[in-house]
Amino acid sequence: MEEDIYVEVAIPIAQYKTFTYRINSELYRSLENKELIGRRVLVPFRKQGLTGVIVEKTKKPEFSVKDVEEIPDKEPIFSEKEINVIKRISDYYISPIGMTVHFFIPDVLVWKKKNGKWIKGIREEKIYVPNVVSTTGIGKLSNRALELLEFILERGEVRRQEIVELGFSLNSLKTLLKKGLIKEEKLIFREIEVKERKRIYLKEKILKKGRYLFGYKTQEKRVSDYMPLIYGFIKKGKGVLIIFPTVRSVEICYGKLREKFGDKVFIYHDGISGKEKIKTWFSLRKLSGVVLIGTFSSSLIPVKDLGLIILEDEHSESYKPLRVPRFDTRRLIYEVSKEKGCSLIFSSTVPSVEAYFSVKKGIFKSFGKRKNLKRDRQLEVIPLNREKLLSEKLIDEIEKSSNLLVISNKKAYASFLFCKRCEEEIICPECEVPLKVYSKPEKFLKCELCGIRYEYIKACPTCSLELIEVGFGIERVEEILRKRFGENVSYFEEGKDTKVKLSTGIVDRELSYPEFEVVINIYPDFLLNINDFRGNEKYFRNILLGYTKAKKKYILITNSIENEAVVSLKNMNPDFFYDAELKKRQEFELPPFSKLILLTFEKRELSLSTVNEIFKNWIKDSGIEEINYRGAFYAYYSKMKGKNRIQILIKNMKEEEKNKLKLLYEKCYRKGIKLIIDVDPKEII
DNA sequence: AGCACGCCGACT
DNA sequence: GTCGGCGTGCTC
Repeated sequence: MEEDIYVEVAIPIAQYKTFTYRINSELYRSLENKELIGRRVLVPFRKQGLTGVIVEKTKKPEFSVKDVEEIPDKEPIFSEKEINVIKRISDYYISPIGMTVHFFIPDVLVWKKKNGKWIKGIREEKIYVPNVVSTTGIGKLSNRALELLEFILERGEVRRQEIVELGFSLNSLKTLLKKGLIKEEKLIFREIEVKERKRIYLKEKILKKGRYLFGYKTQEKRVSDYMPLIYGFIKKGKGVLIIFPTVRSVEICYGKLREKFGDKVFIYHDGISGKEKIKTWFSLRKLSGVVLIGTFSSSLIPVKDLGLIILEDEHSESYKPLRVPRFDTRRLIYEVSKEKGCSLIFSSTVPSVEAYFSVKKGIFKSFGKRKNLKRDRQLEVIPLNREKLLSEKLIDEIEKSSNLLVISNKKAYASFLFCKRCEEEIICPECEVPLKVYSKPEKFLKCELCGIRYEYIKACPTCSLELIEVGFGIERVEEILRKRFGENVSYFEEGKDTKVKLSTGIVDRELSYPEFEVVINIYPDFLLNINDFRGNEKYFRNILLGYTKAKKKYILITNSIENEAVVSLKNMNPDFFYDAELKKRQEFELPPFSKLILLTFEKRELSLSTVNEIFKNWIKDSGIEEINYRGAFYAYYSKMKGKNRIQILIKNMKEEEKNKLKLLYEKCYRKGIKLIIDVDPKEII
């Protein structure tokens, strides 16, 4: 008699473990393809059923287990190689394995059993749209549900995630759906136009196997440099994967590559339809010599004979998700290239300090010749006049140009409202941070942390003195420009052909922006003022990218003329900035000279002493002899949605001791404290 | 995480 | 009485 098979299955729940299931001999016999690792399985879980992925074979356990209910696919969705990478990433980032696996599965393949029926694609992004025109005559409704309905009516369409983020309960959402007041719809991006395939003669270029950093050229130029390279790989029957941080960039690059390589080019991101995702996913396992362009959710698609991975905009902050699994795409891609033995190119017009350091240390090679910036356009660095954001001279400058981009890094109208008598800002009662002033369509206040809106007020609620608006954002800049140029001002994204275009920045959006005759960058100094060790780097990237988009003249309005970033730009020498920044990072033991783990503890009424006690007990209980940490301290945002936020920063924890943090997580969980473990944090907030 | 379960207060 | 909000326990 054939024996039953036991497997470890990763299930999408926030637990640091897999679950054991049995595959009965009959089900196993019925499989045409007998590979088990990487298989999608439908398993009973509690009273319901979930989609899991087999990550290991195992022996019959002591405890009783349930049977795998179904194996729905003809073949595994991941090869062993992807599973190995997932395991390493899950370990490194102390991110529950099930959540990590499920992050990379197309949402249509995540099924769930409810009331005895399997529902397909439950994780597919849903949007909610109103089914009524107003809140009148809709019958009785709880306050919270009514508020939610009003919100959905106001916005027209709202993503599920936004609803949760704004602190509405999913119960209110359910109520509205049940009463037919709103409708659920699937979010599907528009189809992209693909131009006719041009006949283009390319000379193929062969890349020597290795890891490269491709920096300092604009993204547009890099993409055209990839063409002969891709051709070389395709001709050899090897696959190429290109990753971008945003869907927009993916779409633009897809269009460009389709023109050259036709149906050899595939696209994958969260916005394409479920059918398309599955088709792409499974066909890439079989096709040789194809190109896949996608967002980071395509990092683990099993592409046949992958020869090269390109990570575009390597510096991008969106490569680290803000929710579990909290991995970093750069590390993930590095692991994939190691596992699959393929070449790797990290690319950015202004590479991250870490990437620059990797080249210095010889871990990465420089791709192409390293050049200084070209001094082929005018550069003006002028100080900010706070009274008058745009001087007469500047207005004249704008008047002269017919094609001009104005960058103002900060959104909204003003930073906050301030009472001179009380010396107090108007703050969010839940989060205790100043409320931002917005001006469209009318003035209102909004908390940037919890997203709640408040009515605009003119007078101080305590002393009735008239409040003043402090700071400025892009809406203020727009107001000033409109006074002078009226209809000749628009936001770049609107796609209107006006004389003056406005933008909050072009980082991660390089491909969408053409070159402008003149670019004015108004006071990106805000980036320096936030509590973030990468502030300098962000500032440098911001000011340099502005320069690359200016054909004739670049005007930078800044008060940080002594900052290395500005000096570096003036000298047309990026290395000057990187070397100065690395020196600082070394001095303060910051990445890449140290490894950080940021722990954030969240709970209502949580105190520093409680966190200190829990942490110290954990050190004792888990037998850690040496640990270098700072804290506990209140987070930069010490309160969010009514919960206190306390942090501890661990430096250089031994790799083999990191898994002890799971114990701390469970300990906190039992005390009702939410612990966020962020390995290699991008910023400390 | 996500769900069932159970308690509690508000409102018919 | 019963509906919705919210805390907690548990998952092969």
